[in-house]
Amino acid sequence: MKLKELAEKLNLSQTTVSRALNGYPEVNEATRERVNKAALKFGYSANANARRLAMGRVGAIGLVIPADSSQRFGPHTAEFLAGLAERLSRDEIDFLLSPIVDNDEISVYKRLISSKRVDAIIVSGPVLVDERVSMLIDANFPFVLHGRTNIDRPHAWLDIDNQGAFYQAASHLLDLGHRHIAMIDGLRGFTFSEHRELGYRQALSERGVEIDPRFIVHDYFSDEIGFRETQRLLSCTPQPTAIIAGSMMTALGVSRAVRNKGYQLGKQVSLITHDDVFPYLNASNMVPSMTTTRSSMRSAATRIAEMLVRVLDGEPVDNIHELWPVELTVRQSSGPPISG
Amino acid sequence: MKLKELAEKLNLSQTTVSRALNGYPEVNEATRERVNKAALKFGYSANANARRLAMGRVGAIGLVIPADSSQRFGPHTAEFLAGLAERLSRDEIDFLLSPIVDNDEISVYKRLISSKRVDAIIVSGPVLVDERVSMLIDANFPFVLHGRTNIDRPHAWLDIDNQGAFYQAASHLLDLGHRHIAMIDGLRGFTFSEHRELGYRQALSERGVEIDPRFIVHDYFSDEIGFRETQRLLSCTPQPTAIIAGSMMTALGVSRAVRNKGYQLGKQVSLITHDDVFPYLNASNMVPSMTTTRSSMRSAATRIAEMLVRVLDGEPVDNIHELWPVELTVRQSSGPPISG
DNA sequence: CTGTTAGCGCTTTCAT
DNA sequence: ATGAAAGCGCTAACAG
Repeated sequence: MKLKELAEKLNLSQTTVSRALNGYPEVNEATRERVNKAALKFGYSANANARRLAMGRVGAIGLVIPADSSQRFGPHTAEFLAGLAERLSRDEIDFLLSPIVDNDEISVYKRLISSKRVDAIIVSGPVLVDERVSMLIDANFPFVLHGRTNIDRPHAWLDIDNQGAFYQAASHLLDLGHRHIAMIDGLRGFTFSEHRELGYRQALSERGVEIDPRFIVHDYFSDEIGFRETQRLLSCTPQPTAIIAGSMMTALGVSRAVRNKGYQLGKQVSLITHDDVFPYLNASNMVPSMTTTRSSMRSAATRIAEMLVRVLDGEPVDNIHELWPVELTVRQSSGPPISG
Repeated sequence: MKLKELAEKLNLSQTTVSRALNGYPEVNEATRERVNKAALKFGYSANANARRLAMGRVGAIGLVIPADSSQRFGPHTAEFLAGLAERLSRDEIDFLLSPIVDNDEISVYKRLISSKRVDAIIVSGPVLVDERVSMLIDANFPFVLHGRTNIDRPHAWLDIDNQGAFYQAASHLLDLGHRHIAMIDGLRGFTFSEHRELGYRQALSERGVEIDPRFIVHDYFSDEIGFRETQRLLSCTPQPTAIIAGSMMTALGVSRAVRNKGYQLGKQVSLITHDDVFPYLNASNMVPSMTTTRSSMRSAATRIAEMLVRVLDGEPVDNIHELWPVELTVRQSSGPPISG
């Protein structure tokens, strides 16, 4: 069923039917009602492509995702998508996931823009100087960045205080008396990862604690890495008495390695985890319950979606940025150091 | 930059330029090269909406996802999307995630179809008699079902042998001598969940083991449910000596509850988990390593994407269905029962 | 091999 | 308050 047919059935012009359907004010209310009823009855719904071609607006936002089986597409991404969906569905905005082809990420963004398939883009996982961001600014294409990058031109972003998170975690451990503290975080190069390391270093430096490079790990977020690296760390001399884990997945591996060695969390080894709030994996339910720095991926995504709508409504982007604090929740997995 | 302008710059007709760009054979190779170079130079890329409007084909497939903060959008979905991306990127097919609005799932599907935004749809999480499937068949719209439903009309699907999985798991436990076996699986109503219960019941019945309804749990896949339900189960009389968990998340909770009670996995309580293969959470790395029924969500998705391409190429759907076996891998978390 | 000419289905001036 | 007609940017017959 197309507009023309619907119009014929109603003995109206396409124009009027279109206007009625799209809520234009100049339509007689009686007519509008008649049209709406008919549309419903015949299951009419506008051809999105024609509509967009005519309007130049799309009703979808784009998201570029890794296509390989890398670990970059994990539970974090899932939470993120869920958060976006939650907000965007209100405005009937869909999202288009474009896999990266040929490992050429930037050109996927370019195609996405020039092919006019999306009204705006969400950029995730920025690195310190992110060329995607400068490209999008150059192209004057609407976007919101999830995270931060060192590019000093106005753009919309939302980030959590990663530096503060690890600073708090490390400081808490230092307060407890720990002097050998390790961190196992995400891949190097990503802003969040660098910021976290910064926070960690800052806390240690402030107390005059020397930084042992063997105690700083950057890798994928996974159970396995957490396990392996913890085993390695626990065979170092001196041994770390505390570990900060960058994700819940990592933390699961850390816990396992600690248990495996006959140690207890919160005793021989303290553990603080950054928790992105997974509905299916809850830090407070663990045994022992886990001390965390906590920040919800899902809420961040929902908020980002909101910011995106504002950007699309033409609000100037220099006002659109938020830095979310991260809250340290002390539970049982962290305690004063005891000699192993 | 639009086609017309590009054509003018080249002193060619739009048609020729279009043909050159789209790889039509009748174009002179020299011309084609000239066109391609110019396109690259000016950063031309066709307006997708115009293209689709003209061709009636979209180059995108649709996926309907829950928009609420339900647990339905979890790590399984993430793996699934990653698998799709892997395959679809080869054909430059994007996917459109449409959140469910107003809890009216079926109308989201209808809109997706009539608005011509996607060429095909992937349907996930079928229930025993799934109205989405019958609707799509009625509408004659291309789709592939991930899972199965009791609708006896030809359609493409891929499912894993959920019944076999739980049958194998239960049989293995029975072989080991267990007589009190519990299962904690996904929500009731979903086909996979019902099939799994069927397999479980079948195995127990075959050995003349009575089925205790308290030992059958259906709920979300989460750490917390696993923990709570295991605590409940371990306070039953008689106690189950073995548990089959429907997902890794559940199993994490089960393990925790078992440890917490001073029991060991594979001793007082055996555990078999269905593992969808998460890159960040590996059954064989656990301590004790976990006995699993194993089936990769990601590979299934990749395969489904492939089937979808075949459907779109017009292959008759009655030939397009696959039932994947599920393989039991015995590791350390399952052993003969010992008295608690 | 290249060009001319119609559409694809909708929105939007501009009239009335 | 309604309609006629002109695009939106592209592809696909049909000619040559």
